[in-house]
Amino acid sequence: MLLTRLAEVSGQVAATASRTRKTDLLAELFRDAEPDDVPVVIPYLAGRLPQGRIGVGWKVLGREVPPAADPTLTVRGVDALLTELAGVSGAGSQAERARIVDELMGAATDDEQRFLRGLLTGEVRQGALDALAVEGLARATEADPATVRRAVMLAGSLQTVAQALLAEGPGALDEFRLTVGRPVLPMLARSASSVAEAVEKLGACAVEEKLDGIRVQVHREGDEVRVYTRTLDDITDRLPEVTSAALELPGERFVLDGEVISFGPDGRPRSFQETAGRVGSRVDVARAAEEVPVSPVFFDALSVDGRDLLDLPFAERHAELARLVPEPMRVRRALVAGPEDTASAEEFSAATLARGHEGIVAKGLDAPYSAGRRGASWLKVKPVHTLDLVVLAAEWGHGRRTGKLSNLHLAARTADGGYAMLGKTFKGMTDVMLAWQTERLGELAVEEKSWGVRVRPELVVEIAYDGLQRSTRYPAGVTLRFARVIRYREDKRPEDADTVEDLLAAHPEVKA
DNA sequence: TTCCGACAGTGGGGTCGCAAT
DNA sequence: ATTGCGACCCCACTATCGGAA
Repeated sequence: MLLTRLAEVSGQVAATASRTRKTDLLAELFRDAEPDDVPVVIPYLAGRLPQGRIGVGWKVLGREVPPAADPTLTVRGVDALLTELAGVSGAGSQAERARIVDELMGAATDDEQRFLRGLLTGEVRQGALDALAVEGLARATEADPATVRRAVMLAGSLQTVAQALLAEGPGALDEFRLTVGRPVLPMLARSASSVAEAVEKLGACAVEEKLDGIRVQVHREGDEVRVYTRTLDDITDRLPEVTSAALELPGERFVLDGEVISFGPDGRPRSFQETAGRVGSRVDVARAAEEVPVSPVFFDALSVDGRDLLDLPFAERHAELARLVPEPMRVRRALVAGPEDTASAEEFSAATLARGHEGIVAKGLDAPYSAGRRGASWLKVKPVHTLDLVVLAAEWGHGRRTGKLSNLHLAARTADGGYAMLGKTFKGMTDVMLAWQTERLGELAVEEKSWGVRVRPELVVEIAYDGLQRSTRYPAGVTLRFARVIRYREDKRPEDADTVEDLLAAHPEVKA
């Protein structure tokens, strides 16, 4: 199959807002693909590379290369070149990568270049990723969409399922069962604004502590242990403590879901930054493990002794977990009878926060493990803080925000009467707010830049955030975590905005 | 007819590791 | 030694489509 066909379909998919139309277009393309094209076409149309990320970003792709006049590139040819690209490393590799990219781009037409750039930067933006590719695949092969979706979640990979499905037909889907050693997409939680709301929605539930670390799925088969992240990357080699912990458990075969976190000498959880830094260390793992040891803390069991537990109610899965995993290696929890018992849930939440954790997750006792879904049966609740901050600048948006001032530079007042930038946010804005702030900030502009505008520090905006973290980027030495706009405060003057001093006083645990 | 679940899009900060400077 | 870049952790929120109620 020619690459131009992919680029064309991708353009058509991007041009329509209708999901059924997108699905139809994808299905048609999948039907036309030759069997050997499939392992490439499927991920390309889902906006991904079969090789994963390959060390090519906007810097290399930004170079201008004259496009070819006629489309000659094939899908498989491109894939072969990218496989070569992914294998390049060592001194001079950047130049070599750039050479290969230029060769590829030089052979591509204008449309193909656009498509390839999107693909390589992971910004396909055609309004169809994995989920719609699954729908299209189901349509193309006349398989049941729900069964295909489930197979993808259990395989942890759309490609694998697509290949089997196109080669063998819908019968192949039965092969995709939970298997020890093959990671499954993890179940995710939705947000709730309060403990009361979560308990109200769920009724009888378990309220568990939410640890601020790295999500892990741990597989053990005899002496073999594998540890996977939320995106199913294998990080076993970086976490020897997790392997030892899994080997000490009284079971030979299991799959557990949990969080990896580091506790300090005082027994309190270390900051997310410290835990994440440790988990990210690959070179001298032994030293990293000595300085920042981590512990696995589990909250669910997906498989025990070869029994698939996914479809069991959470209460039963947890009973299996409790049989296998001793107390300190399990998340703390409280059982709540229902809304009439909200006070005890709130009490548990307060105690969890006092121990230095992030918040709680309330979980329905009847719910199965919905791999890969952000189901309504897991509700997380974290404390939210707010500040009144001053807008110093705004950046031009991209995509659907093109032409609108989007990303705000936020600052608090300093003791000397100036402003200290604390971070940026583009979150929480409605289309109406985007239009309004583009207009208003335009009036306040004192300097036009290619990236946006600097403005007179007059506009006050109310910001919600999850907490403070240390920063080397910003002058106060701290930055806001997950800042988002609540509303503009035109009733406030910049001198009414919060100060850096107040902010630091409100978060004594963070040292600037 | 209205409601709501699922998706995609729009980017945020930090850290690590590698290659280039 | 320092800097720039890419990958990958954590993540909130809005708009929209289309099936469910």
